[in-house]
Order: sequence, then structure tokens, then C-alpha cells
Amino acid sequence: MCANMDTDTTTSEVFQVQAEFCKCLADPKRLMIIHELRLGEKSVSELSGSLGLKQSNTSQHLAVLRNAGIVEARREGSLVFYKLVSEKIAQACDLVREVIATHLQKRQLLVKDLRQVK
Amino acid sequence: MCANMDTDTTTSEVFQVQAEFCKCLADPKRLMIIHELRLGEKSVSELSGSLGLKQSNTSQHLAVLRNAGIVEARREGSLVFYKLVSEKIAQACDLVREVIATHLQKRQLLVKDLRQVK
DNA sequence: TTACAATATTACTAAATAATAATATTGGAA
DNA sequence: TTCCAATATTATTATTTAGTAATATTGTAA
Repeated sequence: MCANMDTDTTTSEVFQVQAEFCKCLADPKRLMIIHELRLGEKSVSELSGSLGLKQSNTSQHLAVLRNAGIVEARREGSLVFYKLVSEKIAQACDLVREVIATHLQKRQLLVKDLRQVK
Repeated sequence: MCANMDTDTTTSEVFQVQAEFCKCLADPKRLMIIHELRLGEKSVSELSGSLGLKQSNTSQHLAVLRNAGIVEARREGSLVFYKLVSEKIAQACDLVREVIATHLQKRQLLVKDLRQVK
């Protein structure tokens, strides 16, 4: 590890990039889109319909994910189909949920302890 | 999977919670703090010093991480030591970086292809 | 060509976030 | 008690982000 992380451009750039990436995953609608794309590609209108989002808003979120390299688009006629670039993204989301679950469990145990203090 | 995710309160709440969690990981300074805490607990002033952050800003970021259950505090005299609640968080961060690396690699290959078109 | 459907983009507004500076709290030592 | 160091909190401002509505683009079919 670096002694002075703030003066180490390379290291702090890594965290900058990582933060940018995490921002894409920090919105419930985008997470739903990723979840929907798990089972295969879908068109914008399909996503928009199943998630109950406005068309323009769906396109905007897809653009964010596309710019981050998380999804990619394929045009077929007048439709545009989106899919996950890699299964790894979905796996990362799974892991995040697992981490959260573990945390909530710990907290639940704490609540139990709080209640048991007599 | 649910046919209508937007009308399924439980499912969308999950993504809401997940998004909140990801927001904590969506800031380079907080990622640096998490990284620093990997090797063991550190006081606020230690973190503030090694990362080159203002004291109040460090406290604020630690509060965000604390509220999310990512770090926990322990007071020892006038110092407050923070540590990661679980190693899993650090592992999740590792995985995210790995996913990013894979993506950048793919992009790099694409750049190569672009250049090779003659 | 015109008309229409699907998607993308833009302009705008509202809400959330981060940073700074200032102030408050807490604990230890004189 | 008073003073000081460490930490937390608050108020304020600037920046970023999300959503909506409107408009632009693209492709297909008549």
C-alpha cells in the first residue's frame, strides 16, 4: 500500500474510476434494468413497459449504463436491443446484495440484544 | 422473476436498499477510507492525515459509512477508531475493480480493432 | 415523398450530494 | 474548574443528478 495515497495520482485515479462505476449502480431504476437484462436482451420499449418507466427516462438510464460499458446496444429495424456486456456485472450485483444481507442480519442480532437487556 | 417489477413493492424495495448501499461506495474518498481500513482500524486523525482530507470532511464520510453499517467506531480516550464491520465489503470492492478491469480490457481490444481496420 | 413508431437527445426544474467554514461536543490534563 | 485536542455536527454554497416534457433522429411502410 502507498504511504501517501493523496499524492499518488495513480492510486487515487483508480478510486475515481471505481467511484464513477459505482455511481451507475447507485440508482434503483438502473439496478432494475440490469436485473431485467439478466435473462437476455430486451428492447427499450420492453424495458420501459415492464419497469413502468417513461421512454425518455429509460433511454437516459440506458445511456448511463452504456457509457459505463455495462450494457451494449444492437439495432434491429426500428428497435434497439440492450444486453449486459458481461455476466460479471450481474454477479457483482449479487455479491453486493449478499453483503447487504449479511449486514442487515448483524443489525438484526443487535436489535435482539437491545431488546434482551432487562 | 416478477412479471411486474414496478408493482412489486418488495422487489423494488430491494433495489432501493441496494442503490443506497452503492451510493456509499460511489465516492472516491470513501473508497480510499475503506481501502485504508483494510489493514486494521485507524483513528479519524490518522485517516484524515494519510488521505489529506479535512477533519470535518473525514468525519462526514465516516458518518455516511457508519450509517450504512460499513464501518464501526470505537472510542479510546479522546480518539475514535474506525474499522470495517466485515471483510466482505473490502472483497466486494475488489470484485468491482476486477469487473472494471475486465471491461477496460474489452474496450482496449476494441480500440485495437478500430486501429487495425485498413 | 409523407406518416408513423421507436429511440435518443435537449432544456429545464427539483432534489440530493459534497466541500468548506464555523460551531458544538467530548475527554483528558493541568 | 479551565484549557486543549479530537471528533462530530451544522449552515451554507456549489455541483451533480434525476425526472419531465418537448424535440430530434432513425427506420419502416404506405
